[in-house]
Amino acid sequence: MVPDPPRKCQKCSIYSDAGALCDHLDQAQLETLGNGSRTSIMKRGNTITGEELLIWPILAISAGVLSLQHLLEDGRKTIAALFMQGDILDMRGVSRKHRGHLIALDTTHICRLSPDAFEAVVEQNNGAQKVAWNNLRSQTYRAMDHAADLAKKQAQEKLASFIFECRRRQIDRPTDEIVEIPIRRIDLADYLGMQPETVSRCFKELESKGIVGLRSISRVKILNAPRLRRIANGDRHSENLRPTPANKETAAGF
Amino acid sequence: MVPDPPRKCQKCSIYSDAGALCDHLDQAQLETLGNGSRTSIMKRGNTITGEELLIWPILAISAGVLSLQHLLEDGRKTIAALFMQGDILDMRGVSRKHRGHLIALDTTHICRLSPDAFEAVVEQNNGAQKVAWNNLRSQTYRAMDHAADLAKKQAQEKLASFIFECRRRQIDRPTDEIVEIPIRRIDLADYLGMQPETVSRCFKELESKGIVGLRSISRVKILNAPRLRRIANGDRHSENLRPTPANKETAAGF
DNA sequence: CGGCAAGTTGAGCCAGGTCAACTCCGGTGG
DNA sequence: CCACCGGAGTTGACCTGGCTCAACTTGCCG
Repeated sequence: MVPDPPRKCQKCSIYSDAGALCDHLDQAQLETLGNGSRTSIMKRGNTITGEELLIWPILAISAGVLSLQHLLEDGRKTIAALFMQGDILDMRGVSRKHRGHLIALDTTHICRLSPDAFEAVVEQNNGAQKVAWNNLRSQTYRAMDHAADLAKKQAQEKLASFIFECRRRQIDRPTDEIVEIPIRRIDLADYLGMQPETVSRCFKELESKGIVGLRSISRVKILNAPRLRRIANGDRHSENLRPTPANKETAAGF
Repeated sequence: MVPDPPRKCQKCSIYSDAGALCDHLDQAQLETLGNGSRTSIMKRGNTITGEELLIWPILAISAGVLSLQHLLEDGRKTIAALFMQGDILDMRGVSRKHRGHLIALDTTHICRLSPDAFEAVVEQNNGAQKVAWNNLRSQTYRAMDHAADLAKKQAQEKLASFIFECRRRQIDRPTDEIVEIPIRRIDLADYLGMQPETVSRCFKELESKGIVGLRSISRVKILNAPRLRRIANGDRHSENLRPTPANKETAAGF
């Protein structure tokens, strides 16, 4: 007699969404993982402490946004990465080495997994292994893309890039022209390595050029996707950045 | 009768170094992976083309430095990540989506692995699976740390951080005070999101303060590790940055 | 030894950081 | 229901770190 999956799992997006880890497990494996796991809900500003990470170094996000924050000694703050639905964090062995703090940016549902159970399940189940591997892989490429964004792009270009990143990551309509910005301006600034003031100015400028429309503080409508794309890709020669007569001519020349 | 491991593997660091992937395989698995692999040597500037990546999307670095470069439309270049000995790249499914170019920064030895053989070996051999997983994991955290470096740090702080990153990654003496900078200034600038001129000025400034000594263009001796550490951690209040009388007093106050 | 790319040095300038003042908005309590 | 509060967001004015451009030096490779 195979027991039902733990009740807490039945409503979880990681269990029910196609492509997510738990979706690939059979009843027994789900039971193993379920018994070795604890779901919890974090509110904005809540932190996962170092001691918690020692006991529960592996966790999956089923809703909300979790951030990895680095604090410089003089108070400057950066958000090194954003984790969302379906992401699996494996912090085994990194808690002590000051790799940053995990802080929720809004109400976030997480599932802490027992390392042993996780390892066992991944070893047994190739489907689950692939899901975990691909998730980690996309985290890696996302982090590298993000690093590339931060390195040489100007403020407006970083913002344009971020709008597309948000669109790509929204589960329901990843190609829609309405994009939800799931985090506050302040956090956005820390993620993009800029100041909240600059974020504000850049949004306004994109809006004034008719490239995006701000439906509310957290809803952006993309009005001119190709142009936004060009900005995100750093095409300063087209008439994208500050609309001076000079570079309008340059643009015409190409 | 078990065949010998392919001859090409016998000298490869991924085969012989403890902790590397092939080190965990038995003879038969090594044979599988070896038959489905091609070693090659890239010279500085060589690129792995999109077509190559379609056929050989998985590769391991056994020596040298490989870079993932993003090119903005107006010519700005960024190095999103550096790959070195022991790193495994899994580019399955990412070649088409313009995720950047893989370019060697010096003479680089790579081993292209058959995706099928790799997958089979990882499914069979838990040790190999763990090595691959942990390698990908450290790539992820490295990329995130790098993003954090780029976001809010000043030029000098980024450089200090990079010196420590180089020290951590050198295989032989990861805690030595002599650090090899494995890439050219130009590439370093692209990796840290700054201009070669700025890199040069920052090196000079660190040297003039007696924090590092430049033995040659690619060899740095750390003379004052704690102070370099403080700079890397963004401690602007200590007397680290530009040595004005004003912040010397501030430093004394703490 | 010559040629060329990499690296360095100097001078000027601008994108975005900083600081301060103000508005907006959601929550709370009388 | 409204007055109040505090943090988030915006706007404006000013300042500076690092980018830009140009000239020069160094060092590698044939």
